[in-house]
Amino acid sequence: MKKKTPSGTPSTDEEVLQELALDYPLPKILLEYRGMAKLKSTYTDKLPQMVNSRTGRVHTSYSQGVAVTGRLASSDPNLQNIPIRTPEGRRIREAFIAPFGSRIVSADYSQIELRIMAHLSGDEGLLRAFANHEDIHRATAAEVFGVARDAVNSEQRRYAKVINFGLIYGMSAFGLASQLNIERSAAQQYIDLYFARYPGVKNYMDSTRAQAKSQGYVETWFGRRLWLPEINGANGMRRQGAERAAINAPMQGTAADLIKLAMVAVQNWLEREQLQTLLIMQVHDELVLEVPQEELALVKEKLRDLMCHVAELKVPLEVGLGEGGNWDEAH
DNA sequence: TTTAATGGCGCG
DNA sequence: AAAGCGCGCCATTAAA
Repeated sequence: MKKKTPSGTPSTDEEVLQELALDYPLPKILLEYRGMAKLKSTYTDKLPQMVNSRTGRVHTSYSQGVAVTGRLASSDPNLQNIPIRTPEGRRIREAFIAPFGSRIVSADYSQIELRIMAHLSGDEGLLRAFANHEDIHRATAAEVFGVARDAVNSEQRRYAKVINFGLIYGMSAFGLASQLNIERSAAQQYIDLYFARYPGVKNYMDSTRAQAKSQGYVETWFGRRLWLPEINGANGMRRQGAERAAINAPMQGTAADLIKLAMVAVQNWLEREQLQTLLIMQVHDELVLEVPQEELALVKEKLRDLMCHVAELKVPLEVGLGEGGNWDEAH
């Protein structure tokens, strides 16, 4: 048995099935079935039923007070989990189209949580990398593996990417080891090396944990708090969960604060200028707009400007802009 | 028929 | 003993 679920039964999740697929033919078939069944039940069967008969569109609902980090949550239908990672899934995203005469514009913040980690920690190396508009995973790989940036190979960059994301989530050496399929001691060495190269991040992580334990909450850059009642609790598993949440919440939460400020700025500008462009969706670090052809150039330019300068952090904010006849093309 | 728990998986 | 944050929704199962 590879792994158990929280209730103690054998897990059959994707990770387990991928492993079993090395030895048996069935798991691969089951994975393919699961993938297709997911797309059919959640998206292709469901979304057409949710088209509003008056407007001919699907309309999501956004909740302000659900996610503890301050993110919005989308439901009925959830438009924040429309597939994008596989070719089959992307075909569902292609169904989100602009009306005749308009285009879909997508604007997403680049590496927003890592930039916030740089800002909150004040780490000089990380700040410098973003100031110089570097590929952050490549820069991290160069530091951790001790090579020049243009000597970083694809595996080293992949490792660095997993480390960077892991840091944001409060991942342990155990988690990093299983993610990279390496020894735990090797994973610990990478983490030690990372913190040696980015001491400001190390210091930030330590003080965030300490603050959570002494005050019982952590804050975003704008001062919004997440209370962590279990941070000093007796239940070890829950306490460790609270510690990871304490690490993650300031970064995820500050990102949520920033994009909400951006949404207000964008909508205010559209109204002030009496434009026909519509802000139609938010997906955590991305805004999606429906833009008439004649407003395209103006909106794309101003959108980037508003999003980049919604707050002045110690790092530049960068925005990726895409445009297309449908949501998939806009990426 | 509804509600709740569970396992699983789509997204950032 | 677990081990990576935040969501919503699906099918299944059991119970109300």
